[in-house]
Amino acid sequence: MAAVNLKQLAKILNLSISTVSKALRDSHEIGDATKERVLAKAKEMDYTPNPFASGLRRNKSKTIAVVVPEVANNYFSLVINGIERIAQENDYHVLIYLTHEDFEKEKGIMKHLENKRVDGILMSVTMNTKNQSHLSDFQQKGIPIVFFDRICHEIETAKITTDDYISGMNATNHLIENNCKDIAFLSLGDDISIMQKRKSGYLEELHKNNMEAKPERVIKCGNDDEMNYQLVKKLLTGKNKPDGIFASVEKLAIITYQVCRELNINISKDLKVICFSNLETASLLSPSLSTITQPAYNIGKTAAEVMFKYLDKNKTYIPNENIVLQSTLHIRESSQQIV
Amino acid sequence: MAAVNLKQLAKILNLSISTVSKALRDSHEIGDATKERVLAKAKEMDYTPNPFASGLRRNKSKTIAVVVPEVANNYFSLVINGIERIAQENDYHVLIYLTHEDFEKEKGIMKHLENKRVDGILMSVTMNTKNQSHLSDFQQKGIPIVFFDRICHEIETAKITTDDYISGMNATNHLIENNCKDIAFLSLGDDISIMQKRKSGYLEELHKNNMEAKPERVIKCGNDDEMNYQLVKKLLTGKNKPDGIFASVEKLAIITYQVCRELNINISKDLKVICFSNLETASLLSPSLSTITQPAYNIGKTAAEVMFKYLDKNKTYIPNENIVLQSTLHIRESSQQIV
DNA sequence: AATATTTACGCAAACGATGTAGTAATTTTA
DNA sequence: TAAAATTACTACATCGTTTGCGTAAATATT
Repeated sequence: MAAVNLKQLAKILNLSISTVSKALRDSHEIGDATKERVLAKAKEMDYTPNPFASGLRRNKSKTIAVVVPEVANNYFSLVINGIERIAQENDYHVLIYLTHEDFEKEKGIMKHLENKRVDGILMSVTMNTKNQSHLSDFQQKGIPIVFFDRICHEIETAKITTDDYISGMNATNHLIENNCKDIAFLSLGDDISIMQKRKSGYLEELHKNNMEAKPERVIKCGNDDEMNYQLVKKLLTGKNKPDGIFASVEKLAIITYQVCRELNINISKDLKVICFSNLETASLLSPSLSTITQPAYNIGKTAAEVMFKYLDKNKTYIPNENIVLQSTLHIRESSQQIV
Repeated sequence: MAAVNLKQLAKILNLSISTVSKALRDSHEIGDATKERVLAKAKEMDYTPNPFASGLRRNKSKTIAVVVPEVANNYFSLVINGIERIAQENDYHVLIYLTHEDFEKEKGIMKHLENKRVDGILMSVTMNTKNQSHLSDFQQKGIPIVFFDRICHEIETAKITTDDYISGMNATNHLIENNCKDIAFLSLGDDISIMQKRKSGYLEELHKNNMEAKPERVIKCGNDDEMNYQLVKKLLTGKNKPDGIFASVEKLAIITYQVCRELNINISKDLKVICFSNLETASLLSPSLSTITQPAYNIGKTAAEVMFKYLDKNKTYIPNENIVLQSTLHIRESSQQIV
């Protein structure tokens, strides 16, 4: 009934606890015959070591934490997929924590992770993360953090990102090539790393094409979708509206579609739209949505691989390293000039 | 640097370890003045109890596991959202395990969970789960399982489902009312509970309307999307094709859309489509997709609440209980008769 | 005032696994 | 053949908390 432990196993085998323990860990101190006997009995009794006992003793949890803003989101769920895959391969367990873009919640979650519950943390900070004081102690406490996508520059560690600046330029350039004269950028917050890069790419490309970068064309959206809807609606109401929208995240493009439906704006003809997105159904939308697609699964996979590279060596300190993966541009109808 | 522990805290406070421990747990054995002193110092030193030590001692992990087929899926990610919310409220941690619809992987994961790493398990079995031998021991080992959606009838515990039978009838009836004479049902596997119920609803409704239930109209799809694509393509090729499709899961509807695009079949006019789905963009597809939408977030929330109801009382045995939540039918263009 | 009770704390034994140090018995080496 | 080395095991301390029990002092009861 209750799980069998080393003591019981040892008694049955008429061996000491340490012998059994060592036999199971294939120590050279134990004879082959004994090892076999122990292994067989352990299997028969369905013995599995108590993770708390070994965790306590060895100061290893065999667990990593993933801290992300959301999971009901194509991007993050693909990342988690990649992480979980690598974790399973390394016999690690994955704890999930959702911040819901709430800085305070993020701080609370990190507080929970301070005590070696996990061997490492993979995270993407919230859009509202203003400072890194809640993150800076982890490395020296022996808990490495690897950031992906929404990184924290100030912390010295590995960071997995995509070529957001280039992608921002490419997306903007694509809209310009399709005759957009007045492109709005829908941002998410303002403080986070990726937004700054995507926006910089957008601004740079405008500049390169001698187009004016009007501050009011950069819309700071937030976590409240109703408010975002109103912001986009306001943007697209009246006669002084943009003819192109570059949405920095998927949900803002979806909102744009919804607003256009309400306002009867013809996407593709009256308004070109492109966005960062991992939406599976992008090509089935009406019109199909042009996207910059991040290699989400690989981002997760890479972040986990980097983490395990250090955990395997028992190195808790990860030096600064910037790994940049490439996003791909998928041109579809929403951004195309009708011919 | 290293996290402070009880021993160090006790030494600084000039108290015994047990006094400090009891003070922190607000034991009545400790005087108020001492309590305050301990609490203050603990806060100052940023003390947090070692989860492995207390886990070992108290045989409580403060962790639940969520075992699901996928996470890159709107349904499951919403469920996880609901679960995580309740877990955070109860100061619990959430481990995620993905089976990728692989029965062997599911067995392996369950093997990992046998040793009280978690206090409870919330799960939806794979489409290929043939038997429950890997699940049946958990309850008596003191690890309760709560099933949601893809339940395991044979295990006595709480099960959260939706009204799949009724929904299957409603969806079918809706297609019939919209003039479908020949409706195909796209199933996922054949063994799992929800598929049987959805299919039963479909068959019952056909029967009620004196329509023939042709066995070849029930398509058994699987985990391989390329193969699913071919199955649907075959179904929709040639002249003897159905005029309605009832897809039992979201991804099969998406595949149907893709096939129709390739074969130039006009959904809504030539073929009516409806499916179970939590797709956020259902209304933005072309044509907009009619769905039966499960209350995914609430399913997760409910499953977690039931689990904690028992965990709180230290009851590891959960009696049989069927909680049925209602799905909602969202009629959109894909299933509508054009007027 | 003698006894009973309560208060406030400390001691020490768990929890289960690990790993160092120790020890007989056997084998190798000089 | 005596010393050294190896083999195959066991004993025991340890990881950090929790908790039952013990106990001295303070307080309450008769």
